[in-house]
Amino acid sequence: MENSLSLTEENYIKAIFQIGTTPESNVSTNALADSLQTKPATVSDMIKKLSYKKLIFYEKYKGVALSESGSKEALKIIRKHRLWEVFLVNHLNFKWDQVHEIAEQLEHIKSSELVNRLDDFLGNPTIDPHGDPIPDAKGRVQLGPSKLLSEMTSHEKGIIVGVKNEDPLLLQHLDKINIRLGLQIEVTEVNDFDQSMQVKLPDLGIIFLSKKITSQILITKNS
Amino acid sequence: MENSLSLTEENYIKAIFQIGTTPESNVSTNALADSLQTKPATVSDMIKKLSYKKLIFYEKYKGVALSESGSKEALKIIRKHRLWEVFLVNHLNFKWDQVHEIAEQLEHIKSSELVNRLDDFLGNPTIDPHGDPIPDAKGRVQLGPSKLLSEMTSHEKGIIVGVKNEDPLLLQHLDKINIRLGLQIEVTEVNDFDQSMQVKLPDLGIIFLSKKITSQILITKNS
DNA sequence: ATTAATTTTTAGATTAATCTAAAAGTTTAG
DNA sequence: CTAAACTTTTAGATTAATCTAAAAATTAAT
Repeated sequence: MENSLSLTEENYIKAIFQIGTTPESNVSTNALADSLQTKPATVSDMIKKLSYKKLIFYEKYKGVALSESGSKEALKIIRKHRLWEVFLVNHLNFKWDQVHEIAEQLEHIKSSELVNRLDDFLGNPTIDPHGDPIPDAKGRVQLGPSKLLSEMTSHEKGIIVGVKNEDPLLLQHLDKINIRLGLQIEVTEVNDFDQSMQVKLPDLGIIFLSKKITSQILITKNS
Repeated sequence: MENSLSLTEENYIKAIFQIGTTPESNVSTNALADSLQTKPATVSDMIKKLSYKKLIFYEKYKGVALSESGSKEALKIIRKHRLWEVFLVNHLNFKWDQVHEIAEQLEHIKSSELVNRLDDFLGNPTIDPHGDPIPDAKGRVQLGPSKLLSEMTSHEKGIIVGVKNEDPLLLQHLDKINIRLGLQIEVTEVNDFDQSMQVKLPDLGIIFLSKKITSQILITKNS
């Protein structure tokens, strides 16, 4: 029962999970190669290996999807990644734009005892510093319904609940313009030409946001 | 300046540091193979690589010793190992016999920012849960003078300040007989034949300890 | 529906870390 | 001081993860 995945295997499983499969389309070799900064030939080889280990479903030229056990592994890794991010921000005073890279390493530490104790130590948080939901010990995720700010129309209101992307440059920019999770936001104007927006934030008044930014910000769906 | 060591290289550097060199004798290929649970031929190869990178001094058939930069690397790894052990014991409620293996993984996480913030979070501890000194950010270690319990003679007193070895079985045994760091100890009798001892501990009265155990326990040298 | 473009796979090498077996060097014991 | 014992190194393979180049399959375009 030498069950444990290599670091590389874990990264493939996570990437497949994050690119995401839909009933219609599996994850393609090229998409994986892009995401993992490697070459399609390399991906092709690794796919065979993961398929042999029954972590993914695979048919030649048809792309891949995670199996039950593959999903379980992915959720375990994501759980660790997000819990460590909470630790780094809440207890070591890192900023939300500084934690992704470190969590990329910490997510591979193997010890379920450690993860579960860390979870308790942190107070069993349900979201990470970017608003992403943290799977529980059994791999269950509870994600509140959300939509992109870019999908909202004039006069709609909501609360900022997450950021789609952990790019430090995006996060630093949001810091600079004082956008953070939990803020109430109201769309005051949408420009048809470039989909840029004007939005109202408490205290900060009205600010201008490009489509590039509004398409990264998640807002509560209800209300 | 691709400076960063591989996991394997780090493990070699740490093992060389821990086996320890004296002016008279370097660390031998076989000793390293033993310590790293690998074969002498493998060690021989890796030695060439580390030597090429100027992390160790090496002459064929003469064993190795760490260079200045090698020692620095070793101390960085040991600092991380011991700080994480403090975290695991003090904040996640692990026992001292459960943390070594997890710290063996955590010690390889690369981010000096992380280590230094962890150090501050922990209150800049100077010893780990086994009494081993924690190097500071500059690699300086302050170790109080100590000796082995097995080197003491009848009627000598001292305070238990450390355990030489992190073997869980040893540590669990010490737990069972209520021996822990900080206790005052007095040697009441030494048996010449097998070097076993009787010692007096506060509250616990007099207990019997085999040489195998007394040779793993560190006692203050002064007083 | 062919052809062109794109995607994916295969074939064949490469690198790091490892191994076994054998050769070479060093130490130790009579 | 030689010969046996031990240690260390070399030689040659192996495995995992990667690459480039080329072949095969699929998809898209005229």
